[in-house]
Amino acid sequence: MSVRTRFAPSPTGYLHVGGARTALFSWLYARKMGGQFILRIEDTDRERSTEESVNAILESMEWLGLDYDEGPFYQTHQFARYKEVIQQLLDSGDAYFCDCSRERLGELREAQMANKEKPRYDGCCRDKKLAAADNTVVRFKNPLEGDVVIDDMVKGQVKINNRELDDLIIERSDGTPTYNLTVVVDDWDMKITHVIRGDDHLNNTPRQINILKALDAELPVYAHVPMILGDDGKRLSKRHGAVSVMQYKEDGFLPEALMNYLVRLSWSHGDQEIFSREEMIKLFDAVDINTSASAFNSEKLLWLNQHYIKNKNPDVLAQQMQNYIKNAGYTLDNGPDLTAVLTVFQERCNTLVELTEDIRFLYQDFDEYNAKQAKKQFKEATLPILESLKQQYSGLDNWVAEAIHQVVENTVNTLEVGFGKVGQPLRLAVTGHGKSPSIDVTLELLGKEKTLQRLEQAVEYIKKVSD
RNA sequence: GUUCAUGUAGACAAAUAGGUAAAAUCACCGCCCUUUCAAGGCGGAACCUGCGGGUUCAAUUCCCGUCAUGAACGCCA
Repeated sequence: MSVRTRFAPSPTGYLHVGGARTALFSWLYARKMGGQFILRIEDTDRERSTEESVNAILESMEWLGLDYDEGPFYQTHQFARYKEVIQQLLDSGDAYFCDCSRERLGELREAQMANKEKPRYDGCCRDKKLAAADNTVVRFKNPLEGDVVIDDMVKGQVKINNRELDDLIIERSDGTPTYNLTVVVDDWDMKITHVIRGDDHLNNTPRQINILKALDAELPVYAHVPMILGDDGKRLSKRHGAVSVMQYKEDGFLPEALMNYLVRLSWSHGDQEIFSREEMIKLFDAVDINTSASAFNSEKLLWLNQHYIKNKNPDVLAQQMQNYIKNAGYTLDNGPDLTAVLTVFQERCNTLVELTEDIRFLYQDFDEYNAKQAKKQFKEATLPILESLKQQYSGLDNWVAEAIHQVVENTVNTLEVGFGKVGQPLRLAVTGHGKSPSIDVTLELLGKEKTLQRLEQAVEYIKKVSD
């Protein structure tokens, strides 16, 4: 039988990196096994579910390239089916109506807690054979004895005694089904063979297995993957900065870098750190997922992002840069060819946003210099150097790197100064900061006209500051 | 509180079926390269495997206890 996995987020917010990693593992397993990956939106919490969140999840998955073969399915469209299954359980005697008030339940819980017991429903209505009424809920009749055994692909064998479980509610008094019932029904109906999800669900699994057994349904294989924590070891939350997948896109990360980073959390393949999409699929196996939670480390993500930007085809990169440049508020008009620029700039940045700022000076004039750099490089003594450069460059017709370099070389020799004394002020004069590829190719890209103009601007600036 | 899960350097993580001075990678430090910023090369520091017992000739790997963290115990998912 073909493998079928699913990702089942509830649309109560954006897709965060933890959810994305769970989706990734689930997707990888399906792809590796040549099976199907299904997307199911668990939107039965009507209070908190929003369409906006659904869209955010869909958009995030598309950006990451986590394509699904079926879905998205919505649980809110399946209410009739849940009703049907609940009725089936009622008919078979595996479920019953309960009219215990919330007050009674509350008191029961408090008494149990005070008694240092695990709070559980006491089965008050279990054998009352109550009929449906306005205020009744339906409870699942959990077995009283015996162990539930989970053969988890990542956690190994986990055994839980039925005495730890109680008769959970599967239908609320308003007639809607609860989570543990809906997952079971959907996974069953969708013929999910491998339930790959966060290990925060491990405790729910025995209940779900019991329902599945009552339904005489075949059990799926479970794989409970560890959580991702924030870099402080605490649970991931908004205060950890960019935890939303789309935020990483905005911040200039490449989807392949994020995917590569996420796949290495709780999973490894020997020494290998870099995995293409194809390699992940080929090498991934759920049994190689380790059992412990991991912390999200932004610095390593940055390193991977740099790696992927550095090795990206400049033409493709140029395409991707369009939006970032637009957002940065400048245009490519009257500037050098972007692909040519990226070819020499792409290896010296961590993110696309950073890259966008690095190349800005080629397309947009500026009137301020990096203060620290200006203080260091723009001294009175540099005036003659810049003026000499300006003069030589204005007479240079063959505007190519080699010739440009020759001018710097001449200046170094005739003025008898070090290379740094010429190159650095020159770089600052044309870029406004001090970060660029070698100065000759930088100037070639900038063009003669702008170079002269910026040299003039720098000379004026130094004169003004020196006064 | 009860139950379940987890605990190897700052982070990620490896260590054939227990095997004998605990890999790799990111970060950090130093050196080389260098026209800035990077990249790259070389080297270094850092864990005695949460802690305490036990089994064994030998334990990160098995067992018990303990501590810490997380999860479940909801008419949330």
